[in-house]
Amino acid sequence: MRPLFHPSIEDVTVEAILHALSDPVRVAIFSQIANSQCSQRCSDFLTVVDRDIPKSTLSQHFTALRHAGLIRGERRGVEMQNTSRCAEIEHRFPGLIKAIIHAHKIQSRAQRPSKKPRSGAPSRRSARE
Amino acid sequence: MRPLFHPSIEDVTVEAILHALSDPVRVAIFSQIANSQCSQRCSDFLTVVDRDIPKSTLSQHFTALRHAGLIRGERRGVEMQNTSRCAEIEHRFPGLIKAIIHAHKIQSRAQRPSKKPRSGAPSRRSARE
DNA sequence: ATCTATAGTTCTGAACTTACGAACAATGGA
DNA sequence: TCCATTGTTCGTAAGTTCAGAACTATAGAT
Repeated sequence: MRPLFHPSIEDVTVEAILHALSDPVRVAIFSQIANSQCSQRCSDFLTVVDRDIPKSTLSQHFTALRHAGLIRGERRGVEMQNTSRCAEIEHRFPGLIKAIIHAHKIQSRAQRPSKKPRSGAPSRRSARE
Repeated sequence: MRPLFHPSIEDVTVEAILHALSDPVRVAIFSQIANSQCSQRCSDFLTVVDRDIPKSTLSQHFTALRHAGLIRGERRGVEMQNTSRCAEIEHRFPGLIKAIIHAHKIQSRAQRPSKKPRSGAPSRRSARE
């Protein structure tokens, strides 16, 4: 099995971080990993933001988060231990993660009762000019 | 000509903001608009981050920034006056824009002499696992 | 040792997004 | 009226994402 790729902290870019966190499923996953003290398995997120995520898709999301430098993954037997790289990122880009997670909390608090229309990169083509 | 669409501030989402700013051309445009006191024309950005952007592409970038709620555009005769919506966004998501722009400065300072490999949403498929 | 269940990954095609050239529309000035 | 300038739209090629099916790796049971 291929070893897991993790960028070294100097290779982590703001663009990659923002891109990774511009998806509602991925921010949800990341926030929970960042919040919890202990590491989390991938399959803990088969249901997230009120919908079921197919596991192949989940796997891609975790790869995206890893490649963006947001989380660290370690295989432990049959499962995966995911931990956040918040501390490193905070050192390189002070305040960034905190601001994003905070903004997210504000937003989900506000929209609690409504249903979300679709994804993070909203279909621009559908609602024109 | 179609009137310009601007989301009202409550409809602005973190996801859309992050997505819009996960592109190096768009952050560059947005930072400059946010920094300058006076409004900026689209065509002031035909060259940005050391490359020439075709104007059809530029137009799409401005549309993306507008739809994300990051800028406001107003047609003035043949040209467009673009201003940032920082104040409104700061009110809704305190600290978010500041942290992102700051992180960006840190990054471009560090990578000044090297050339950037590619775009914000990095070709994941090319550098695997 | 083999079988089985579980956790994640890879492959593949369809759907969606993005970039950019070419043609277009709107405005202001000669 | 004609022309230059600024920005938009359209069409197509390239790239990205999603999700089902098939697969791999490990742990535990028999």
